[in-house]
Amino acid sequence: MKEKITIYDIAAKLNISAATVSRALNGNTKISDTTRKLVLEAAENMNYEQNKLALALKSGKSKNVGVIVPHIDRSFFSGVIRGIEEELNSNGYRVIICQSYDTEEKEIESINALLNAQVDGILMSISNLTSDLDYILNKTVRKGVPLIFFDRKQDLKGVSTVTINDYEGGYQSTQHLINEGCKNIAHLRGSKRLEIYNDRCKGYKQALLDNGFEFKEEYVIETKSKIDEGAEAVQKLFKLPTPPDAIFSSSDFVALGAIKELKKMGVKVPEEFSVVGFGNDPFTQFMELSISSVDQFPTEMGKITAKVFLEQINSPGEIKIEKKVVLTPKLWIRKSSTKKDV
Amino acid sequence: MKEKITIYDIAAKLNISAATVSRALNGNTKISDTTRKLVLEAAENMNYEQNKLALALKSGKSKNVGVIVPHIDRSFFSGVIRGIEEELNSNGYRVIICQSYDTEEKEIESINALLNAQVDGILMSISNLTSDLDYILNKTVRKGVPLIFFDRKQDLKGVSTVTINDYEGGYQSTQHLINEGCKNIAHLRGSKRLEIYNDRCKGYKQALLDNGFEFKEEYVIETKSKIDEGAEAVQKLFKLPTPPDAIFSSSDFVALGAIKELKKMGVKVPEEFSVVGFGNDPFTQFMELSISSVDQFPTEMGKITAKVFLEQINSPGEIKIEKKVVLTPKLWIRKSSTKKDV
DNA sequence: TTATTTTATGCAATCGATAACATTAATTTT
DNA sequence: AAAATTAATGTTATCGATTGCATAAAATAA
Repeated sequence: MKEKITIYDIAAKLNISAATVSRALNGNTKISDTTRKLVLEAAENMNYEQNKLALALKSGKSKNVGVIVPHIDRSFFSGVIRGIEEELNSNGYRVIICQSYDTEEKEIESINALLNAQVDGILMSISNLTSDLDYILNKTVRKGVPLIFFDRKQDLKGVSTVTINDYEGGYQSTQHLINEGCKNIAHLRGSKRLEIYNDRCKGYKQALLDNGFEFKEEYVIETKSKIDEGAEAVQKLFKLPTPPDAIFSSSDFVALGAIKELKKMGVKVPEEFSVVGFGNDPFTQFMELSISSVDQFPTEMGKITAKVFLEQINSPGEIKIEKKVVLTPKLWIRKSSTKKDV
Repeated sequence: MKEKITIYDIAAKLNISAATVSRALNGNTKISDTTRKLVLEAAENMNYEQNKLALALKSGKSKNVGVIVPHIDRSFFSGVIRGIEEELNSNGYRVIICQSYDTEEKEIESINALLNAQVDGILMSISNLTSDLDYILNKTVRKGVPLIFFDRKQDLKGVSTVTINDYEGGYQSTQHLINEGCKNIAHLRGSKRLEIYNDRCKGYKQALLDNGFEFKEEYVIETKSKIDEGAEAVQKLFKLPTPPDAIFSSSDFVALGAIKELKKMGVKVPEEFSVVGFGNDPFTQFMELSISSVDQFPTEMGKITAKVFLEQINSPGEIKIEKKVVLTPKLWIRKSSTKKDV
């Protein structure tokens, strides 16, 4: 009742060799129709199921792909994973999940574990504390294991990346706020160690400059994407000689915290103050005061990341040129930044 | 540069047998300190890394666990997965994710794929279309692969389950609404095929009866946990001769849809109408009109599910008695159901 | 000093599937 | 009908690690 059927069992039953069974099951042409039928029938009857582990060991391909994200229970990342899973599953790959908790230690631990498990590739969003990328490279790309970054990338030789155009997202958001008539736009940014936040900030700055606005250092505050920090940032901003009248936040959560604080302070959003977030987290549209936000299309990003991986793994030859896919973000304009009715 | 180091490479270098290398690496006692040191040193120098695939094939344990959820990008499920991952990772297991999309077809496909991949166990929340549970049982438990249901369970011989007390959640929510002075409480429930929704409904009914209220069939509407259905349900309810003055919803999304519709209709929440949701989705607390909701503690549920699995897999002997863990839910009382200020 | 036990190591099989090579049987060519 | 192909199947090694059994060497007992 418990024993598992192998090709040897089938071979024994039919008095043929395991090799023949294997050939029959794999549609090899060098086999007679008679035996093929016999084998297929026996396999069916005996409930044979291929042991992928044995296949993996033999072929050197586990058909498993590792995915590392800071936290899986963040809507953006779970959306990406959804996309990855959808795309890879239909291509015969399984997805192994690891969380880095935004620490380099866990990240390296995960990479090692995944490599030991012989994954065929690693798709990841780096933690904002990652410093030793060379270590990761040595373990993966240089040993022939495809590595692909999504969203939180870093430009490395041999590493393909899939991101959205964060610069564009920052630019658009800021331009939108300017169009709405805002005069003093602050920016709540994320860690300086991550490209995505640097790019969003650059977009913000350029939009200001292109419109003849001044870029003020004191209007840019670094946060860790927590709600509370949005509130704190607002406090800080309102202590300035000229408080801003708008915020472009690199995080929806921070935007939310800011809005709550503004409300508490009696500042009316969007009449007196406009806010735009980033990420298009589901909650942004649920609020009565819905929050404008930049959509990063997580599921699409996941699918494309998976596709880039598949392309890479299926490309013959050794010379793999890294691919840099940049998706276009979309700003959803909602109530939090619209003085006139939408 | 690309070749992977095996114990044979180490053995060759040291002029000893692979068996000895294996013993040295595994801390076997039957080995001299000299050779052990030599091996460990060589392994270090040569950057040896164990191939878990080979180990898995040999031992019959892949150290991989499959997790099947309807959708990974739903906050409840991603929370559970987070908990599972945390608990299992620190025990040397990897987590393979599959989505059933709430279809039986995908569910069965996933189970087969996971079993082929030789996972050591399967943790799942069944889809609301699952009918052929016997098929699943035959593939797993009866062949010795532990199967554990979390949240969306079904009582089966040999299958452990981890759930919250849905009855209690339904009872508490309804009692709370009664305490708030609501007289006609409707219930927006989920699929009748899932125990969780039946239990929540039972709790709702019992609370009504215990308080001398009448249970009315027409006050119970089945939904699929979509926002729109909350709005539709409200429409229906207000066409009744006696429209309700409160809703206990089995889903936060449906509750949200209901609240939005009520607002559109000019019904004041919570003054004239109270709403309680289920799931404690993050957005419920972000809303200006925060939504009361029942917390299912997803991460804890995930951790406990993982623990139950570990217990089971580590328990010696064949007789595995199924374990039924029931967590206690917590009703977070927020604005949507509080007439007096909180 | 010889017999016995202990310690350290090697040999070979195993997990399940695949594939290069070898071999037999069947078919075609001349 | 003999020679040359071709088709179908078997043999065996392999992927990398573990382990029961055998064996040689060293240590202890008699």
